[in-house]
Amino acid sequence: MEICEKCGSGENVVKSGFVRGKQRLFCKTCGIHFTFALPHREALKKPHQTTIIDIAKMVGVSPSTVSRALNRSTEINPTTRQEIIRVAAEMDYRPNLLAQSLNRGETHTIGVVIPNIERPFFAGVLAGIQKVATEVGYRVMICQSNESHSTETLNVQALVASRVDGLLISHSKETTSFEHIKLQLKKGLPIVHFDRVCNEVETAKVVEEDYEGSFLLVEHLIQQGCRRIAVCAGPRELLISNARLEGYKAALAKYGIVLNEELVYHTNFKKRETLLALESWLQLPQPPDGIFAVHYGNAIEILVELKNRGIKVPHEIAVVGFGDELIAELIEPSLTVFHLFPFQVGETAVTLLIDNIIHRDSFRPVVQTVKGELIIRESSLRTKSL
Amino acid sequence: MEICEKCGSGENVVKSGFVRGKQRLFCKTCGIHFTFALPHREALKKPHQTTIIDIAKMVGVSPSTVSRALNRSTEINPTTRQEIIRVAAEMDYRPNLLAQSLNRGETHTIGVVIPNIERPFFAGVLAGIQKVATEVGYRVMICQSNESHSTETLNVQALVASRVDGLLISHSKETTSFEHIKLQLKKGLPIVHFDRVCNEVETAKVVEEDYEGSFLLVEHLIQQGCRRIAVCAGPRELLISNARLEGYKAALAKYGIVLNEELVYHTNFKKRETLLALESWLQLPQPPDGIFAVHYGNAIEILVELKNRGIKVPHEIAVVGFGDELIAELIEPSLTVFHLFPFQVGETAVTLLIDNIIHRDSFRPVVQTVKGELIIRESSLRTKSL
DNA sequence: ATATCTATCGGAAACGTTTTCGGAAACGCA
DNA sequence: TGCGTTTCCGAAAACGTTTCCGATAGATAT
Repeated sequence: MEICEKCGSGENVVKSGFVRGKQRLFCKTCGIHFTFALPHREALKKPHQTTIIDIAKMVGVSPSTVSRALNRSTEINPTTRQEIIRVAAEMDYRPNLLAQSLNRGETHTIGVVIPNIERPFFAGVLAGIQKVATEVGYRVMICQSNESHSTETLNVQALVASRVDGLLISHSKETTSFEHIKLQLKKGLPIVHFDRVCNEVETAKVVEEDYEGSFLLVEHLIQQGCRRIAVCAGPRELLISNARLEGYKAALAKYGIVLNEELVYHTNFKKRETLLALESWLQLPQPPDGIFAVHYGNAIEILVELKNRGIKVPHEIAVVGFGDELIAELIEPSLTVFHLFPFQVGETAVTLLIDNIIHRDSFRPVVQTVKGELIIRESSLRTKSL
Repeated sequence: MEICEKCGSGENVVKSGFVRGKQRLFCKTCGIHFTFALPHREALKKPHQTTIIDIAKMVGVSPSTVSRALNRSTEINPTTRQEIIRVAAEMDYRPNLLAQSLNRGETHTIGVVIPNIERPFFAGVLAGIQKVATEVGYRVMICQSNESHSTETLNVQALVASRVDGLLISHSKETTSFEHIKLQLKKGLPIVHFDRVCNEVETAKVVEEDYEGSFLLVEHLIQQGCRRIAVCAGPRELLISNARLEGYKAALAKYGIVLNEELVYHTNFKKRETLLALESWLQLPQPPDGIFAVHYGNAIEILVELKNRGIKVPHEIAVVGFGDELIAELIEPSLTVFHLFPFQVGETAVTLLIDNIIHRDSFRPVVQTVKGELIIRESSLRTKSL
């Protein structure tokens, strides 16, 4: 009853089991098996996107010629190119970036790993990255580590799996081992660090004036008459925190003030710890007359708590912080800060990275510093005139 | 001197021009041209990534079997699978997502278009999107329109070119024509709107309680004794602004307060315009005793300006706003707001989208509302007890 | 013993592009 | 006229994966 595809007759056709739910037949004449295939994949296909082959057929040339016409290759007759470009536009051709990337081995995509997109600093960095990336035709893929080392590692793996051409990363607070970075670096992936950098690996880095900014802030406090300056430092593991702590120490040293360990408190930037630090300082027989927070958020928390306790800022205790935001300007008293420029950090980081991607071998790992700016406001101004 | 590849002898070999910088030869015996090709593409190839073919060779099976073993297909012997998985792990195999996507016709990537990543609301939405997207194995590609319609269109095109599986979009202020959306929708791309949605197209949408929130805020002002309530509205084109304006009108109507057009001012959310609005109100013979800003940022600006002018908040003029942030809590007087939950907006939007992607045909365009919360603070509290 | 079935696998096409390399014709110069 | 040259184009391989379809061997049913 069933007819063999080859011999045309169905005399010697017998059943031969099921395969994938379909009846299988065997023609003893031809000695072959066969099933009746349905074009099912065809059916649920998406609407057809015009490809280079469609254009080739339409114009009457080969796909290679179309490709040559679309990328500005020299090996093509200007007349042919004109025609191909015309037809391509007419058919609304959009190159399939996946196929392109697969063939060329590059995706024109860069990966970004940041601790948290909701922190205004990183949002600013991202904006800077996006701006120059799109300008030069790169796409951006963003991941958040949420301050977790394991998530960070997974992020890196995911981005590598997506075959990004390069990586921009600011490490999580937790991260103290950098094997995931070293591994990719060894495989030849261009990587650029920013903000929370890592000195263990040879990558280009974009940093802020952590040392200089701290120095200026603390020097300013001293000039305002503070002598017992407490510091709300960050995690010991974070390079950036240490740099800021060093700036603090250097400023004290310059003015001959001895470092009092009781006034140095390492936190993980969480509010609870900040308040603990403050509490411990206020319990001292001689409380501080100035507080330097290496993170503006903690400075704000301190400001609010001091206000709640009725302690006068800046006359009893002056407060300064690192980093800036609208809130620092609007809070009362307004906060003296060392202002950072996150947008610029992003811009320089991605510029470095793309440079690294393009000049893969000749590229040298440089360290670039984005300058900041000391902004003096009420929280530290004890003298009316500056 | 040169030897033909085919006949082996070089007797009848003559030069035959240059091609791509290399000497071309012609063997008259064999009648063929040839050049001496250098393996140059080989040379600058990146370090080899293990592929499915490497594993196949190692195990001694075909690539299709390896593929079957790695994806949990049923048509494979458990023993073979074990072995293949073992070898794959040993060789540190990572599937090439580009090849996978090209073949399967899906990228497991969703595109997001937002006006500005630096606005805390959108950063929050992004965080929500990222969370659930990564949970279900989707990647996220983010673009900013910077409140420009043309950039938004380019963003959509770029994401489509990257073959995202779906699109999440909140429109720019400028956007009043939605052809770019309709086009992609017609091509079958799943799209979900959030926050700044668009009613012209049949997509799933995630909105906030714009109407309800406004109503509650204005009702609260009325209950606090305000009778001349001004509203700092958004652009007329923005649906979300209109919804908030409607809530305002409804609250007035409920309490029998006639709408005074002088007290309605449409801005584009920029500070300059906000101050212009405020100026115009204060010039009135009867200035307002309450101000409702549909965007918390403008409420802050108004608060600051009133303070500068020595006008007492809330007793001379009460101020309330839409949307929330840390700054609303910390500013003095602290700001009464209708609190939004951006993270939840992101979560629901991406959940809807992925549902849309998976159940492409059966999916119905629903509208989901993320509830907000009225938070009463000093800027509107005229009576001590609530 | 024969006919059918099941489990498992290989070959090859397909996804859409780029690039290599050779062929053919036209061209330039002696 | 004849040799070398240039220009332009096509065929085919390559990128790495999935999936279709057929092919076996052994198991089971008749």
